[in-house]
Formats: sequence, structure tokens, C-alpha cells
Amino acid sequence: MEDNIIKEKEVKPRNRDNFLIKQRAFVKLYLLSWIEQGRPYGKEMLEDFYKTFKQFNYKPNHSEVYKGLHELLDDGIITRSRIIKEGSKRQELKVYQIANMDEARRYKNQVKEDLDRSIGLLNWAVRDNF
Amino acid sequence: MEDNIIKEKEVKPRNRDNFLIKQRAFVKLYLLSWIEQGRPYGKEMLEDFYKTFKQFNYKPNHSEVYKGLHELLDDGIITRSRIIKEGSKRQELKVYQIANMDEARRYKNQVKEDLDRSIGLLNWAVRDNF
DNA sequence: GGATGAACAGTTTGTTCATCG
DNA sequence: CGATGAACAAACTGTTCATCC
Repeated sequence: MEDNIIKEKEVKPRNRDNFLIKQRAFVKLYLLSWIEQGRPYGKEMLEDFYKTFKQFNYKPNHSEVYKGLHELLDDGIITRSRIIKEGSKRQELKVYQIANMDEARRYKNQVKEDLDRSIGLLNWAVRDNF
Repeated sequence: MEDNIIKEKEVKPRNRDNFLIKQRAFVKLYLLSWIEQGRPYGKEMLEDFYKTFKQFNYKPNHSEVYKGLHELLDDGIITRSRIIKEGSKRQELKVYQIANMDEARRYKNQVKEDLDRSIGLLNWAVRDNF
């Protein structure tokens, strides 16, 4: 106990539940649904985003998708395994499966609430201003 | 032209029109509508936000409101004047008026488009994932 | 203390660089 | 070059500090 200097965490946490749903949560919601449905890998899901949202001018970048996948992994909601891409070049891919179905469902429901809240907020603004 | 070193701007601009509408635009939309309707001042509009969005758990902070007002001023869409608050303490307030009605309308329509796009995006996610 | 304004700081997310086959 | 991952940096916005009645 000599002159140990205890460095306290000095980060002040911020107000969170504020304006609209965050992109990360939105992306993770789609990732979960797609993983439930089959065994797509990261790049493929990125392109699914492009297709799905072309009409809305929304194009998430690859980092956002990978960060979403990593968070779901860290939270134990999905697991990952390696496979060799069919076809030719012994390209390695990472594919995903749901690890904890209850957690997955819980997370999706939570995102659903934030989605509904956000939609309500935006519709309210249309009603109030137009 | 001796050894003048010309410092070039090295900031790389980013892709903008991406995910959802930004809080700043959302706030400015309400500010414009309220200013059109009367002569409210900053603090009062902040409290109007609290009342309007209590049900959505959304509570913008005062800086966001003032920054929105300053941007509208800088863009010449509104003007500002000083008045003494009725009642007592010779408290000074800043009140606002529309300066350029065409620009105001143009801005609101632009925000409307982004609102609609955002609502579409979120509804799409509900449809796809639930 | 009420209102306004500005500096500062934490978070989110887009861009760039690195690695591996 | 295709896929993945991580470091870095810009943009956004929440918190704190300053000022003026």
C-alpha cells in the first residue's frame, strides 16, 4: 500500500436513450435475421444491405457490418466458424450461427421497441410540421 | 513569395446522406414552425420540446436548440431581435422572425424528404425483421 | 436565478491501412 | 484480388463553463 496511485476511471457516462435508433443496432437486427435464415458471411450480408436499401440511398460500409458481427459474438448471441469458399481459390470465410436463441430474440425485441419509438417520433414531426 | 508555406486544407469530407435524419435538422424544423407561429424565444422552445416529446423519451439539450437557431440565423432564414421579458427583472430575451419565407419553405421541404426517407427505412426494417 | 452562448469532451461511424490466403 | 479486421479520424451531440442581466 505504499505509494500506489489508483487511477480512477474518469469517463463520465452520457445520456443514452435519446434521439433516434443507432445505426449499429439497426444493422445488428438485420444480421441476426439473416443469420437465423441460413449461413451467410460478412461480405455477402454487406451486399444484401446494398440491395435492400438501394431505394433509400442507404449504404452502410463494411466496417459497420463487421463491428456489428463482432459485438454479437462478444455478447454470446452468435458463434462463428470457418469454411472454405466453394468454387476455387481456397478462400476462407467466416460463417455464423445463432448461439443463444433466447438472447437473440430478446435483443431483437429490444431493437423493435426502439424502432417503434423512432418511427413514432418521426411521424409526430410530420404531423406537427406539415 | 519567399518561403511562404501554404497550408492546404487537409480535411477529407465524408459521405453524408446515409442513415437517418440528423437531430440538428429535426430540431431546426420545429424551430422554424414555432417561429412562423409567433415569437417564442430559445428557452421557451426548449421547454416546448420537452412537452412535445415527453412520451417518446426524447429530450434535446439546450445547446442543440441554440445551435439550431444560430445556424438558421447564419443561413439568413431567420432574424433576431432583443426584447425585455415582461413581468419584472429586465431580463433580456432574443426573439426570432422569419427573414426569408421562401428559404424557410425550401428548407422545410428538404427536411420533409429526409423525414420520409427515414420513416421508410425504419418501416422497412420492421417489415423485414418482424 | 433565467437566458444565452461557446468551449470542451464522449460517442458514433466513415475512411484508411493491414493481414491472410 | 476477396474477405476480414483494426487503427484512425471526422462528424455529431451531450456536458460543462462563461457571461450578462
